[in-house]
Amino acid sequence: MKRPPDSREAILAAAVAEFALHGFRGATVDAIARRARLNKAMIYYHFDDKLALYLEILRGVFTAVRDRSAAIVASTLPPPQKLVAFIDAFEAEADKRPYLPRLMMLEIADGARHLDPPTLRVMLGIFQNLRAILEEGRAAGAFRPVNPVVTYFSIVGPMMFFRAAAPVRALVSRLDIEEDFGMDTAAFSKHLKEAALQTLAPSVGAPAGAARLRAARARGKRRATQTGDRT
Amino acid sequence: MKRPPDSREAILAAAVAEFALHGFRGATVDAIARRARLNKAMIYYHFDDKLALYLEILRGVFTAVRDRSAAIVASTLPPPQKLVAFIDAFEAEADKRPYLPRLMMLEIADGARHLDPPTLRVMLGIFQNLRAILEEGRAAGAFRPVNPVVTYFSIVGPMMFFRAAAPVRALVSRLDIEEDFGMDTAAFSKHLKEAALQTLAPSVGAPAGAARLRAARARGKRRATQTGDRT
DNA sequence: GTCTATATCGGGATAGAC
DNA sequence: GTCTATCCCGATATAGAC
Repeated sequence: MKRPPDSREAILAAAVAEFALHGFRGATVDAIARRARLNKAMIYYHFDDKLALYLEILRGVFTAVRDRSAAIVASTLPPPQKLVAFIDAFEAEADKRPYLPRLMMLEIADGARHLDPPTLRVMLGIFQNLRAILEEGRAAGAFRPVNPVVTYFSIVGPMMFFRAAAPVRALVSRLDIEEDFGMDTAAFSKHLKEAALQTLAPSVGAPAGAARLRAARARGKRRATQTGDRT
Repeated sequence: MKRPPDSREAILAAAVAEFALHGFRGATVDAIARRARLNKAMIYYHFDDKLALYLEILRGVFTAVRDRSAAIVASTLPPPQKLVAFIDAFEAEADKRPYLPRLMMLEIADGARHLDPPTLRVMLGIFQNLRAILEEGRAAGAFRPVNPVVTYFSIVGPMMFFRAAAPVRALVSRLDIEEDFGMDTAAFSKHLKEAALQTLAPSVGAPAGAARLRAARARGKRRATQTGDRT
């Protein structure tokens, strides 16, 4: 029941590493074969071509996130917990596979050029799960009404950016020893959840963001606009 | 004083377009030459190689953002206005050059492989300008103390992600006509500023995010953990 | 400064033996 | 299923005429 990993799985594992390191274009079939300790021809024996291999990997990654978030939606947790669990689940998958943030950003920045409809649907599913949480929370009075697309990007954007930028943070640290980018993901995660909950809080009592923004604008009018605000 | 754009500028303009569309690897020197209505050899006449051309463009882009944010730091606006102006300036540059978000994400996801130290320093400068605003605000009691790295990614992440993902949003919309991703950038920008100000607000009175998170956790403990929280 | 033609090579994909 | 050898195209970069 537990046969050792056959060549197909060896290829998948090697491909994951290479794609994560270099993106779809940057990764070479030769390098994947070398890493898998096989030869190129074996890759074409198991997969139609490079793109098919890539898609199989991407679909697997995002399917994991979608399924976990679907379980959270289906659970009986109260909405704020669901939101926290959603973030936890996404982050756990990203930390389990450090290539996830890079791949996601590369694909997004590439206009999803390589993504086929099934894979796109999986990604859409992740968003829909978040939206379900937001709607349930709104119906229960736990969240104020928000645009789910905005909320999705406000959560996923920092999550992916922070992780994918790890190498850059290291580079910059080496550049200027004074800078301290020794941020751990735990602190980042904590902030992300706090910020999300705070933004979603129904505006009772305290000045909400909108009010603060209005206040800021009013104060600003009394000042000169010497900062090149030419929008 | 205003001679018509010479071949060098034509190349730069064409290169910007091609790099934005395809990234560093994906863009070809042939395509750049074609778009500039010149031939390949001219590119190598003006620039050492493809990488030098790319770097010149990237440095220009980020320099614009850094200089505008530096002017904001130096202004006499109160800190909350400075923060709003910082976001406005970054967004204005990104909207003026739609390739900025894609290029930034591609480079980040690529581990800043092509970035030389001078360019990295420019990017670091943008961060330092934001940090200066946060520190001034904290000193003035307008902001609570926060980790500047976290704040930077929480602002820049969504900003870049949302814009870079525009083609993907369009693809998904076509996939499922029910979905409405017709978000305009203005609404997104408004949300981003509100969220940032809200997160930075000194915790007086109303339940801050941290308190809400603690409350959420406490409530969660009384529930079953049936959602795969294996972190 | 601007062009055409070409050297050169890396990398995706396949043929065909075992 | 696994291998070696090879085809072949696309892309960077250069040579050299005008």
